[in-house]
Amino acid sequence: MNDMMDQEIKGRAASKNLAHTPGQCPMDPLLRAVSGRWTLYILWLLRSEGPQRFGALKTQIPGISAKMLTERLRGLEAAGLITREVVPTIPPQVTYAMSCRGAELHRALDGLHQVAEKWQGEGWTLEAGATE
Amino acid sequence: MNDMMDQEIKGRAASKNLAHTPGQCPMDPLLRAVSGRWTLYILWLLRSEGPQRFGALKTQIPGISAKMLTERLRGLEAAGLITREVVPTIPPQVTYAMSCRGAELHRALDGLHQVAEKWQGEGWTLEAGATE
DNA sequence: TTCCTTAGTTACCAAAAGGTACCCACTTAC
DNA sequence: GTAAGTGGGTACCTTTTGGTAACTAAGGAA
Repeated sequence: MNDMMDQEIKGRAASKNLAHTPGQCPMDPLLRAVSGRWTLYILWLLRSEGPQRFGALKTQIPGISAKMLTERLRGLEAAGLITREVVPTIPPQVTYAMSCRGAELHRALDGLHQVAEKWQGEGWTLEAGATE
Repeated sequence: MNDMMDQEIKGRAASKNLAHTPGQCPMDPLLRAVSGRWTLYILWLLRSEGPQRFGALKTQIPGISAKMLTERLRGLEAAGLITREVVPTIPPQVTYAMSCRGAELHRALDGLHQVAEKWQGEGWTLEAGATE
């Protein structure tokens, strides 16, 4: 039965049923790429502010360390969601931007942002401990 | 100057500029609530499959342990994104569902899912190490 | 009588995440 | 002569995360 369903689902993928034979849900790799601690935040900055240099990102993400930022950026680059452009001047100059693939997340990011603004307006916050 | 901007921004929040005096970006609390390891996955299951019992969730999320699942569910509940309904029969029966607030994420989740399906169709995957 | 069920909780332990400090390169400014 | 500035890399050390195993409760089945 599962074999038959797999065939069927390929085309319509999860319109009502799961499209994931465990580990095959299309959401899995995407969420895996995006669920890191600051990852979505970085993507959102690049989406809303345009290409940014390393230092600018670090400034705009309050609590992050250089090590973390580097790590996340490397991860996003490896996932193909952002690009890294180096101008090898003497103080180096490295700019990050959404890649073409990353740009396909714009709608989803905007959707999140819209909700975020609404909830902020409603005074919604996490009392410490949620998901922490 | 920052004080004045704070006043201005409250109403229009990040239409083009950042609305985040560091730590005040509306995206921050939302992303914080949602960026845990399995969190978005759980939300997506509840969105696409409807209310689910603990055991059903555990089955559908391949590598997760009971401890992790409990922890994430508690976090989402604390954040007000899901509800927890207990029927205190002798083998207990606990059902989780999106809360009203959580339901506001539907559009964003659907957006992510749409992208996820597209990328799956294109054969996109993370070669190990990305964001890990 | 003993086991199985569900949805956890707790204690214990290993592994990973993440912070801090220190290093580099080269040019300019003091 | 030396400090600053950019975008990191590396080592060291602590904190957090997450897995595993054992325990719980009330009743029904074997």
